[in-house]
Amino acid sequence: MAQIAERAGVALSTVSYVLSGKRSVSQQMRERVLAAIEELDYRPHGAARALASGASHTIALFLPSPQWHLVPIQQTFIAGATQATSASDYALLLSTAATDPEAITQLVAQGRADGVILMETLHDDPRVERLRSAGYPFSLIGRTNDLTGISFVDMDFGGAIETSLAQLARLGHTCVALFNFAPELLTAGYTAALIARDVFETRAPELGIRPIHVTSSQAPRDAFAAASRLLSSEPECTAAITTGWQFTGLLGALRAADLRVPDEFSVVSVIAAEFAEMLTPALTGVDWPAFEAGRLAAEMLIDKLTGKETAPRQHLVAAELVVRESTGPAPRAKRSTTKRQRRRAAFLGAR
Amino acid sequence: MAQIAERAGVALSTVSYVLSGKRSVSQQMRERVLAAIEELDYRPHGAARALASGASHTIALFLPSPQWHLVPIQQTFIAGATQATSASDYALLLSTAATDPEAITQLVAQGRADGVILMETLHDDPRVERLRSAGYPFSLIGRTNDLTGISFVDMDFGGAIETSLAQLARLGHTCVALFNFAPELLTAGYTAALIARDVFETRAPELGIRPIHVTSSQAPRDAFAAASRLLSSEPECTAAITTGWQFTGLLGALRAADLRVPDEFSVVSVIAAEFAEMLTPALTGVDWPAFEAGRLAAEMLIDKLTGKETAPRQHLVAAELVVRESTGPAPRAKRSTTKRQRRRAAFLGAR
DNA sequence: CTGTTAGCGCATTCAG
DNA sequence: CTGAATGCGCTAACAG
Repeated sequence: MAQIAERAGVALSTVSYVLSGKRSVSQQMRERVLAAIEELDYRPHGAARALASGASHTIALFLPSPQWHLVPIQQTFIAGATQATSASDYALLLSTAATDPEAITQLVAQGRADGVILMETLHDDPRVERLRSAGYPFSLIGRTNDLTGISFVDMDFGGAIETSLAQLARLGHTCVALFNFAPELLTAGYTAALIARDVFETRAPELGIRPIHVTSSQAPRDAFAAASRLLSSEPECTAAITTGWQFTGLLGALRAADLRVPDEFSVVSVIAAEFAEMLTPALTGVDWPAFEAGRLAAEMLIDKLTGKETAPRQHLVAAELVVRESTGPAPRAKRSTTKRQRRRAAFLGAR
Repeated sequence: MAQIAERAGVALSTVSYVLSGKRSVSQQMRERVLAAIEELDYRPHGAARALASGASHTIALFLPSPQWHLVPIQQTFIAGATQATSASDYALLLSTAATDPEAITQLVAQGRADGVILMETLHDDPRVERLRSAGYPFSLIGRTNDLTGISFVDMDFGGAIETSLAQLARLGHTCVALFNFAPELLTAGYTAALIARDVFETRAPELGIRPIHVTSSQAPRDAFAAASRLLSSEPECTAAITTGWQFTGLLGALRAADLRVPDEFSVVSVIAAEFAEMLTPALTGVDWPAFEAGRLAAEMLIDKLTGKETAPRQHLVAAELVVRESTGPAPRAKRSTTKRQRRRAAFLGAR
């Protein structure tokens, strides 16, 4: 920077002000400075800038669980967040260790990041408490108990369940299962899982549907086992909603039980649009605009950091039910228990 | 830091050396310093450290194409890289703008990152040239023309194609199509695509197989169109290998043409294990350990940065052919052209 | 093994 | 509107 100043024949500070624009500089000087910058191929040093200004121009995103790579939808958040940060000339720092509030605040305390994006939020989330009490800026992909003063973006999970239930009711189903997230997540108080359960259990009866609440991880193995149990113990159940990738295991179990989709059993799933596209056969389900959500969460945080935020922004992303050809909910077909199916059920039950 | 030096009754530098371990410190002093750090809840400032030491302790990963979020396999790299960086107490910076060599070197020039991981490498990659000539440390997920002195991790794409071909030959197929990456990628010189084509076209004849090289993006729409064209113009073709997610469109086209998998048509696909698991029905294919690859690429780069590297490490990840139940290659069934199928073919050809 | 000191590259205050 | 001076918090010589 000193070299530039010398070459342009101005003071060091003038170069700084040309770069930051925090003070008006005469046209002549500015041009001379910019020319010198060009000629010497000068690049301001990030760390020095961060040290002097006290801001790292970086936001951090914490990946959820250790096995998070099994949950593709969340990866799409990252894509969205990356786009937003790059567009705003911010940097995006990725980190693991999501559950430890200490590790999270430390990043900001160390000056490595100016703010944080959290995902997989809990109803009572210690990380949120910690960030709030430390006064560190953050935004959420998800919701918590107390949302006062918090900027978040979340999918309208309740609405998605309602829409799905309504669709299934319209088709004549009278007993529907919800494949909710893993039991550990419910126990931990994962907000999305709680909302799904509540809406499911209160809304279903109003639609004349008997609700069966099932919890299962998104791993095909788990969902397969849970689905097998359900199919043998609840022959009345003719449809299911899954909160995520549990449908893979479910579809496997349905095949094993000789139940055809959608003729004999309807499946609706909540999933990111990008992945829904990839599936064969196409799946009827609720599209979760994960990329958008990631983008929004990052933008909200950056707005807060740059002081562009007036009030907390709270985005509830509406989910859209997309009925696709192959596995869409079908006109209700009472599950006929053929000999073959009964044998199958007995086999499953005996294991 | 001055405060804890004072509180511990030692010099400022001693605190620094306790923290960095770059000089041996007596047990007594160390304990006093650590105690003071604990009591005052002190955290070293990242930017200051970076400025003084000249190293940001950060590595950057560039996301590929703008629509990269459509290619889930690459997202798994990120998960792996994140784990490795977090484990080594490094930070992972995510950024877009992968094709611009200028933007990439700039990050290092600005001191925001100490090194770079590139993916989607080209046969002649300007980014690699730039990084090499600038002397910036980097590692690749993928390969380039000239690999001297370069650390990379890549899947053995050639081996994967060979294995797949051998399997199909064993089943009796005599005409196989390769759904390679999009034509633009081949034109650009995307290494993986070039290797796939070369191995496919040289190896197939040796196995008594007529090779048909098809290029298609991984988008279901594109692959569907390409597959439809293939099915109507090449009735002898009874199997296909896809380099990625083209199988979704392909399976759709097969269904539309009334060809059952695997009885009438065999499909083998190269895909990350995590996603293969998610599919219903399960797909026979080559598992690409993307998480491992991302982890390795990050580790190699960090080793290089910390001087732990003696010679460039070059990892060719072996691909494993996993034959899964539902869509595995089937005993060869000559494609019988029933009336229905011919009608279908005519319909497709006429569009 | 420990203490002293001079910067790292920039932002910013203050005097002109 | 401009320029000189100070310090952000830490590392790494150098000197004991």
